[in-house]
Amino acid sequence: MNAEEIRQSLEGRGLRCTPQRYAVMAFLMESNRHPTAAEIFEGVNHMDPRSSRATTYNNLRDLVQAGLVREVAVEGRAARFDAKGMRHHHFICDRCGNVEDIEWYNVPRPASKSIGKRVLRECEVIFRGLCTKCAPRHATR
Amino acid sequence: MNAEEIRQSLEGRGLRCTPQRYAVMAFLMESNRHPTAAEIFEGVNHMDPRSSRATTYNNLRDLVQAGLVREVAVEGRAARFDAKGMRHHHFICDRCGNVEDIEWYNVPRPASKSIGKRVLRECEVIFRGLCTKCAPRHATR
DNA sequence: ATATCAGATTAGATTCATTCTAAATTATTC
DNA sequence: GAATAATTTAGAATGAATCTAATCTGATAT
Repeated sequence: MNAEEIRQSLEGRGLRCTPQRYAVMAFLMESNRHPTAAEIFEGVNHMDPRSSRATTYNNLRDLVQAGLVREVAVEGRAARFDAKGMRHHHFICDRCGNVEDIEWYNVPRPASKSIGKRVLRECEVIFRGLCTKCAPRHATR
Repeated sequence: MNAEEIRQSLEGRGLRCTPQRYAVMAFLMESNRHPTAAEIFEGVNHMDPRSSRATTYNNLRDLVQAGLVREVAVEGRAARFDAKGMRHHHFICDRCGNVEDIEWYNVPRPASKSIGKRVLRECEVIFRGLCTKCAPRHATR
């Protein structure tokens, strides 16, 4: 997604494409990691020192509500964010807490009796274990 | 798990079975919901008004480290907790944010090339959609 | 080009969630 | 009962996120 696509996706959802909002979106789209709001603010503020922490939070909230960004479900104090591009699962390292993308694949749905009358929209898998940095060299699998 | 089992599981992990710690553990074990630390503190403090918020937080941290309690991966500001009993998946409602247990079933592991050299310990599924309270009466499935 | 309006930004204050601190208490062991 | 170490306490402190009122800025109309 390039600059024009970002603009179109923002305006298509009734959001103005301000430099600050664009910067948040661009930061997330080129980030493979799942940054916290503070990390996003630091990255955005590095390029434009006048930009405000509250603006970054406001923009994140608006982008999540607009469906362009998602908050990643992870444990820990700070929320983490992800631009909604290709769907993917997540891998969370038990040791260092790092969150990585894992290629999407459809998981089988659970038995109907488990789901009951709920309306299922998505099944996301959270994998846990040790990431490549934290795994021992000769891992048994 | 009854009182004696709680005591044994605490002491088996080098933790004293204090009334406050027992109360946190018991609260989580009889709670089907996934309470926040504040909700746990309120419940525990209701029964023993002298108990301290810091104690509840300290005990939650110790219980998580001891492997008796787990922090549930959800979005939002406050962490949520779950006693580790039977393994289960979670369902998060898009509308009300409620977190419910879904019976465990093993999901197929992803392709080896997706996982690479990571060491996989667990695959938890997060289901999202509308819970039974929020779903329309005649839901299409 | 100017005026108007509504969305957005700003900077610091405020709130919420969680952790820290030092003193006191309590459970365990001898 | 004494000693020791774990734990609790109550409030302070910190980190994360939100609020506020004033100001700025982009879009639109003229």
